[in-house]
Amino acid sequence: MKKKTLIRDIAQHLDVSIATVSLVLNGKAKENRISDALAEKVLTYVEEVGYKPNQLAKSLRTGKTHVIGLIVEDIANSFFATVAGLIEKKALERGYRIIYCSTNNDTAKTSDLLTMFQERHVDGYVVAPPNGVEEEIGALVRNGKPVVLFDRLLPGVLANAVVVDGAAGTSQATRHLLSQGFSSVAFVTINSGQTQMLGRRQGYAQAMREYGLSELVLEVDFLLEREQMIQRIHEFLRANPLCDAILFSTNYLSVYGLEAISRLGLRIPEDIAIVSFDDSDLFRLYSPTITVIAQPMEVMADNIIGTLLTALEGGDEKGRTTQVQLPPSLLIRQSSIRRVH
Amino acid sequence: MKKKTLIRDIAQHLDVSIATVSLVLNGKAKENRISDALAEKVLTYVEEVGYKPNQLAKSLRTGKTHVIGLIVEDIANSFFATVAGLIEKKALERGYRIIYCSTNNDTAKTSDLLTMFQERHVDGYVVAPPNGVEEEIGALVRNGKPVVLFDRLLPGVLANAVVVDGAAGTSQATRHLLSQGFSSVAFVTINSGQTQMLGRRQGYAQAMREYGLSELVLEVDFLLEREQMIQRIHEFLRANPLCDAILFSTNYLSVYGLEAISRLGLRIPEDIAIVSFDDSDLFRLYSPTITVIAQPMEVMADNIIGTLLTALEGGDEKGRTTQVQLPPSLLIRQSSIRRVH
DNA sequence: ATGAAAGCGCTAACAG
DNA sequence: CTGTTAGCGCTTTCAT
Repeated sequence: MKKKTLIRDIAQHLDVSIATVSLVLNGKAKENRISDALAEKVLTYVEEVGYKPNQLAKSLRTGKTHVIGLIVEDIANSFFATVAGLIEKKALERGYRIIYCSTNNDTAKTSDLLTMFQERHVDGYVVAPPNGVEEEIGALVRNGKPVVLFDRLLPGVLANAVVVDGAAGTSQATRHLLSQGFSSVAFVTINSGQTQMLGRRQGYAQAMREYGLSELVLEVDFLLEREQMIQRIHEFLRANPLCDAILFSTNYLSVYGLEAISRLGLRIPEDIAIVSFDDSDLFRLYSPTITVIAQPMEVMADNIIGTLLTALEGGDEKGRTTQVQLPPSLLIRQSSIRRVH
Repeated sequence: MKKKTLIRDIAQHLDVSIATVSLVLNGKAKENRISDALAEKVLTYVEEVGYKPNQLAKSLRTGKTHVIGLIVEDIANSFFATVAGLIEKKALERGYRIIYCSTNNDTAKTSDLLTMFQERHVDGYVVAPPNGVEEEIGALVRNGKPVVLFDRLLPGVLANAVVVDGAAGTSQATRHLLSQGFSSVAFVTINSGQTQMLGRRQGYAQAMREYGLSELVLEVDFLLEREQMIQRIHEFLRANPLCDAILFSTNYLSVYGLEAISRLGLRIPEDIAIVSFDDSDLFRLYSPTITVIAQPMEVMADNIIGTLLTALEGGDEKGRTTQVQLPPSLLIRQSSIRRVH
C-alpha cells in the first residue's frame, strides 16, 4: 500500500510553504504574485510524483464537491438511461461527476435520496420528480441550491425545468391517426398524475374534441406489475372491439400493449393502429415499424446541463428561473398507416 | 437559507459533550458506558431537530465514504442499465450509494474515471473493464481496495469477478441451430478482444468443430459507428448467401443485424435463423420472437454486491479472491426454429 | 460515564 | 512573493 502524497510532502520537498503549493495548484499564483519560475517548479514536481489533492478535504473546506445528483424514474428504462448517459457525458466534460439513483416513482424513496444528496453535499440536482416531493424540492430551491427538473414539472414549485411539449405531440399524433381514417382512437396512460402525463392526455383530448369525437381512455394504475398491466390492456381491447387505434402515453405501456395485442392475435395496423410516446430500437425494428412521438433527448440533455451549470457558476443571476419546453417530433412509420385491403 | 445544525449545537443544547453525542450517534454508547437514558435523550433531540452529520467531515475523518464506484461500458445499453439498476437497488439497501460512469470501451477514459474515483475515495469498485486498464486495476487490488470485475475478466489480473459462462451459452446455441438443420451457422462478433467475447466465440468454434463444420465468422471493428456496423453485416450477408443462421455475440450487434436483414428483405427464420446474446423487450416482442442466450442479471447483481460487501466489511479475509461464473440460459423462440415449407 | 483535545488534508486570509 | 494560522465538522483516544 503506497503512502499517499500530501500537499505537505510536496511543500517540504521543494522547500516552499504549503500555501504556495495550494495557491499554485488552484491557479491563484498570478494574483498572489508568485513567480512563474516557482509556479512552474511546483507544477512539474506535482506532476512528477502524481500528487492528487484529497477531494474530501478540499470539499470540506470549500463546500463544493463538483458532484451532481441525478434522480430519474428508472435507469433501466431506455428513455432515462439515454438521457442519463448524455447528461453524464456532458457533465464530465465540464468537470462534474454524477451520482444517480432511481425513484421508481416512490415518493418516500425520493425523499430519502434527496436527503442523501444533501448529506453528500452535491453541488446541484437534476430530478425527474414523482409527485409528493414538492416540499423538499421547494425547500432546495428556496435555499438557493441549483436544481433542474426534467421530463415533468412539480405543480406549485417554481424551479428550473426542461420538459417536452407532450400535448403538442399527442394532439399531432391523434390528428394523424384520425386523418388516416381510424375512427375510434383510444389513449392508454398511467394514473400517476404527473404533469407530463396530464399534458399528453390533454393533447389527445383536444384533438378528439376538434374532430367531435368522444374520448376513449384507459388509465392503468402505475403501481401494477408488468403482467397486470398487460392484463388491463388486454381486457380493455376485448371490451372495446370497435377501437381501431391506440396512442400510448409512454414507452413501457406500448411494450405491454404490443404484448397484449399479440396475445389477442390482432394485426397492426389492419386490426389496430399504434402510436407510442418515446422512440427506441424496439419501435424502429418492430414489425410493423411503430410510429412514435420522439423526444429530443440530446437537446434535452444539453439544456439540462446548460441550465444547471449556469445556476452553478453564474451566482449573480440570483432568483432567475429558466424553464424550457421542447417540441417532440412525430415519426410516422407503418403502425399508423391505413392499409387499403 | 436555514442554518445547518452542527453536532456542537446539539451538544450545547443538551449540555453534554460533543463526544457523547458522536458516540451515541454511532451506536457506541454501550461500549462507552453511556447511560441508556442519556443516549435516548440525545437520539430524541437529534430526531427532533433533524440533525444530519456532515458526511464529508465524517468521511475525511474515517476514510470511509459509503460510496461505490460503478463503471459500465454504456449505461444506455439495456444489459448494463438493468444490471446497474439492480446493483443500485441492492447497494442502497445496504447503505451504499453508487457513482456510475460509462467507459464506451475507451481505455483512457476509464483510466481517468478510476483516478477520479480514487480522488473521491470511493469505498469499492465495480467495473466492467475495457482492455488496457490491467495496470490500474491491478494496482487497486494490490493496495487492498475492494474491487469486483463483472461481465469480463482482465487477463493477468487476479481480482474478484462475476462473469457468465459465455462459451457454454454459445456452444449450446450453436448446437441448437445445427440440430434444427441449419447448416451454415455464422458468428458475428466484435474485435474488442475482451474475455467475454473470446469465450463466446470459443463456444461457437467448439460446437462447430464437434459437427465437423468450418467456422464462418464476421468480426466487426468495435470502434465503428452504428451505420457502419450495419453496413458490415449487410455486406457479410450478401457475400455469404449460403449462410442460413447467425449467432450474434452481443445485443447491439443483433439489433444492427436485424436492421441489415430487414434491409435485405430476408425472412426470419425461413431465409436466415437468428440467435442473440442477451435478452430484451425487443427480442421478446420482435416478430418473429428472437431466440436468446439470456444472462441471469438478478443473480449477477446479487453476486456482485455480495462479493463487494464481503470485501468491504470482512476485512479479515485478506487476499481472498472470489470468482463466480454463472450459467446463461438459452431461451428458444421462433427465430431459430426450422420451418417446414 | 463524560469531556478535552488532537487531528483527517486542505484553503485562504493575513501578516510579513 | 512567502509563511503562519485558523478553521471546515466530525471521530476517537485518553484522562478524569
